[in-house]
Amino acid sequence: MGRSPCCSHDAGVKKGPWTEEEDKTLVEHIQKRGGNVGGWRGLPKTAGLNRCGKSCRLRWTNYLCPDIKRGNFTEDEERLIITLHASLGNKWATIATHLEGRTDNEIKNYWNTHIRKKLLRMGVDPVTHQQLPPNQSHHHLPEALLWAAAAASLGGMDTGALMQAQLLQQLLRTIGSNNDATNLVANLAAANAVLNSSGSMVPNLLLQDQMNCLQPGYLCNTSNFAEQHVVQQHLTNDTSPGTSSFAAAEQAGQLCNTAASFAPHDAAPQLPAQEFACLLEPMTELPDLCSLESDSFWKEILEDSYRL
DNA sequence: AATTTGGTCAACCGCGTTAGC
DNA sequence: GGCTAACGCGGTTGACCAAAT
Repeated sequence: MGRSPCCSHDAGVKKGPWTEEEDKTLVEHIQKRGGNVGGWRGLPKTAGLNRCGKSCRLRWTNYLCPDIKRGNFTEDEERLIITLHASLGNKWATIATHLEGRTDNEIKNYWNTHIRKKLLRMGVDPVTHQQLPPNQSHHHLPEALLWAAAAASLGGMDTGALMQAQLLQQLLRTIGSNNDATNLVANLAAANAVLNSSGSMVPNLLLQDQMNCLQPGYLCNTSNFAEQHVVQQHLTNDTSPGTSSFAAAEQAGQLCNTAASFAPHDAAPQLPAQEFACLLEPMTELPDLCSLESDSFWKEILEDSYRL
């Protein structure tokens, strides 16, 4: 014979929201045992709770556990979630292990209610992290604008950096079995091979004087999640040879806000697509990814991924 | 002021995995 | 090794609240 039946099959076990009294009983019981739960199945009986063990575990791990950090997600946490989701998918429990004090349930909820919608607004598929085809994009904006908006929202990266990130994600998936951070350069070289074989090209961002011809007022929109300090960080720490300067990040941010102001639901007048076409520079080749190895931002992302 | 709509998040459900027998 | 229940995870639901109409 196997184990005895699960308590959840018991009739009369209470369901629904927990009362303060129940919370107190559960916390006191677990604390009395020095945080050692033992088995969840037997806990309700010994603690004197008319609840399923499963319900007790959920209440403790998602709400009552003292290690849980409450409050809004920070910009850094949001970026980390996006980065981890790009390589792990909906592995919320695994993602949660990389965010101290956050539960899988909390991250999952935050993803579904905030991040997912933001990505969709920017025309980025929240499942694949790839740009949506124009007919599936919410805004039908020119490709370069969508890239720039997504890039700005991912923390002030420019368009080229975002494309590199996505290619990097693909690379990390393929080298997932190779858990060795010392091969960083070798794997970046492999990424170069991928880039070269795919003939990847990125559009240049707009020049500053070209930006000036756009309408004023787009800087006030804060719907994107590129916090100013992240951009400032680029200004002070920008040693990344693979990305352009702070000016480019700022332009990307401006583009993001511009994109928002041209959203169909917005009252702002829409510019015809050809107005944007004249603003785009000819395509340029991606830089050598090996050069990114010296950049702390990229190095961190790579090494984090190796640790997963 | 009443009703509708949309957002948030705690909690439940069901399934795959793990582990006891 | 096969069966079975416990556990853990991801998907989904529904209560609650605030904003919009």
